[in-house]
Amino acid sequence: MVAERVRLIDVAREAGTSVSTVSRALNGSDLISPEVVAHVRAVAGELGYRADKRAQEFKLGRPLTVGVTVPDLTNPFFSEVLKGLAASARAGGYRLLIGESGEDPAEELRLVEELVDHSGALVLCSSRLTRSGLEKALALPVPVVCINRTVKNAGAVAIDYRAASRLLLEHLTGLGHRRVLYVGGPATSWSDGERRRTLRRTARSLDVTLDEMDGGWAGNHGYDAGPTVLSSRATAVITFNDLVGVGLLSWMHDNDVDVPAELSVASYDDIPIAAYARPPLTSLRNERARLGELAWEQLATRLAGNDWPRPDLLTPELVVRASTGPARRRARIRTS
Amino acid sequence: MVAERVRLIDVAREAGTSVSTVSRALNGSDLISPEVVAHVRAVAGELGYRADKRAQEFKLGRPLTVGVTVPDLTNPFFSEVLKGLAASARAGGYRLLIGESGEDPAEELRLVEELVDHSGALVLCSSRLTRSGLEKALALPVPVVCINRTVKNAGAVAIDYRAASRLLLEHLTGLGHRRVLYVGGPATSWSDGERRRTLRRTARSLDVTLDEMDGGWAGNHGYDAGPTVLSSRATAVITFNDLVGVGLLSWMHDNDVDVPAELSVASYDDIPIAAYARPPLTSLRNERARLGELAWEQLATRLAGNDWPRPDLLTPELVVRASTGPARRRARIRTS
DNA sequence: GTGCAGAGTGCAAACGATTGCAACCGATCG
DNA sequence: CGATCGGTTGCAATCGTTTGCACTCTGCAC
Repeated sequence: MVAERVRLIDVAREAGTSVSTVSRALNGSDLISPEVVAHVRAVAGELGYRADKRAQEFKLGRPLTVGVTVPDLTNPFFSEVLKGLAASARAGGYRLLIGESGEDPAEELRLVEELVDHSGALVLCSSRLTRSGLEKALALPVPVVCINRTVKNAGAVAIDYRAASRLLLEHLTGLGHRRVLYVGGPATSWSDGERRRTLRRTARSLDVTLDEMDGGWAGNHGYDAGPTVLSSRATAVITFNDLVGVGLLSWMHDNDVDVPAELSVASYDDIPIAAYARPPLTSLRNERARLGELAWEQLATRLAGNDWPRPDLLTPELVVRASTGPARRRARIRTS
Repeated sequence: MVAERVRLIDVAREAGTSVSTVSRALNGSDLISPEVVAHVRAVAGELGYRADKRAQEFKLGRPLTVGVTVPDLTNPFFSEVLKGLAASARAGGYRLLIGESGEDPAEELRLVEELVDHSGALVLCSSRLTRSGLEKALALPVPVVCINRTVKNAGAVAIDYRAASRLLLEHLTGLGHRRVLYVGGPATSWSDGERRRTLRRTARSLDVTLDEMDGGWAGNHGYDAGPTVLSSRATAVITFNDLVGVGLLSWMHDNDVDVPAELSVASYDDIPIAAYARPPLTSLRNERARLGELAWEQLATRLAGNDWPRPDLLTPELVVRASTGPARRRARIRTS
């Protein structure tokens, strides 16, 4: 079934004209007679001509492809960012070359180096790159946008974690919680750092005691954190993301801990599954697809030859569900 | 920060040799002296030369890119297929150009036509194309592999739904269920058709009454199906996929229906969240990443000039969790 | 009838890399 | 000492497309 490619020259021969004429006819140049255009178009259609985009991009010198890296394709947060980015880029005539780093900084750097050879621009989504790796990436001869990682001399789109953390903590203090535990994410994650930083700062200003522990990004990290969480003195827990949150809820369920009566759980991201957890998880909704769209807008501005726009900050919205409730009055009696 | 590209000729000039020599040195040809290779490599490194892959692919004439379509990037099933595919393709020196059709056959066709111009091969993941659309795609001048949709004259990798449906139904009949309701997926989905077909056939052989209703692919579709499911006479439900299953469980929880005492729920796919639903969802585990890998293997065989290998069929494995249990003895008393 | 404008067309040179072929080198052999 | 040979290197063609420029041709004005 694999047919031979039809080239411009084949169309020209068949139409009895030159390649330049065919090219112009197909690309809609104005200095060419309408009849010829019609004829060439007809012949091209008949022969099933499709321009060799590789030759085209090569000749034109400007790649119509955007390279994107994400830490983990299976994380709904990233999928949705990609969704928004893909749609916008496509509307702008660009395509997406997607690479997954597997949460590994070294692998991400390799990926970046490879993608850049094929792309006219890069989008690093929640980059796990080290400081020096990031500098290397920014020194590449293409524009780079970072999603969820602010950086100089590049495009930047991020979630406003300062506002996010404030929303979460104010909600919890409003319910009477004075001691909160944060179950962290991957150490290489910039956004985990931001969550911690802003939580600490806000906790101080709200007179809340903030404990922290290390965690991860997936359901099992939350499940495994169960015992430690239960033995802590906190009455409320904030998890790095919903996957971790749902995993934690699941452990609590298996161990007969009543959420939210005994412990409140809240999280970042509000992925669809958060609403279907039992109890449904209180979480911070962010417009992830919008994040991708904004990244594209920044890139488009830059590709048009302008300077980088100011970083975009997206303010999340707290979705209160049944996993958070009033703080229990007395210290927990049960032991793990 | 956007530097000027260094070309082969720049390296040649700097190294005091010709472009051919540089090319050969960099590509490891054997008819060139080791000292020159070392020197050229050094100069290239110094200048920060990176080959223009567009020019390279153009010249070599064989695209090193695989175009992939998926109905929905945010569905974990597809993300994991992509993960496996991306890893294998990358190992084989190929990159992935990914497009999302949004579950829309017309959009998928547009996507395919666009991707093919940039790719040397196509992978259609759970294609929603119409019969004629699919024929159009297969007529394109590149090899095509279909994941989860069998087709002639193309590569094919799919899940063995016959075995899958049998595992599910045998599990349920083993628990005493004689009447089962299937909550279906998108009408455009080939795999929904397969699930229905094999369920019907197996139900007949096991003497089980199978009811069917239309559903969808996401959590809300399952949640919305709640009332209809409850009012049916079935003692067990099989849902199109886990997202639908989790949504349904969630409705049951909200409406105080005890799963599995009053109703058993089982599903296809076993995405990670299935284990964290309450009750954890009985589901059919399939090696999704393997699906992607096998698709690549088929493609690699074909790209190497051989015929298409036989279609690969992946047999799933039933993971029994707490959402399925013995059928209740008496008819349901409660009304919706 | 010659000149000239302007529209329409074709020729040929790019883009950056790879690669067949010819040219060159010093050394070895007859 | 010249021919030959193996090992290196450079020249130039090539991939499919776009596009600047030169050219042809028609029609109109003088």
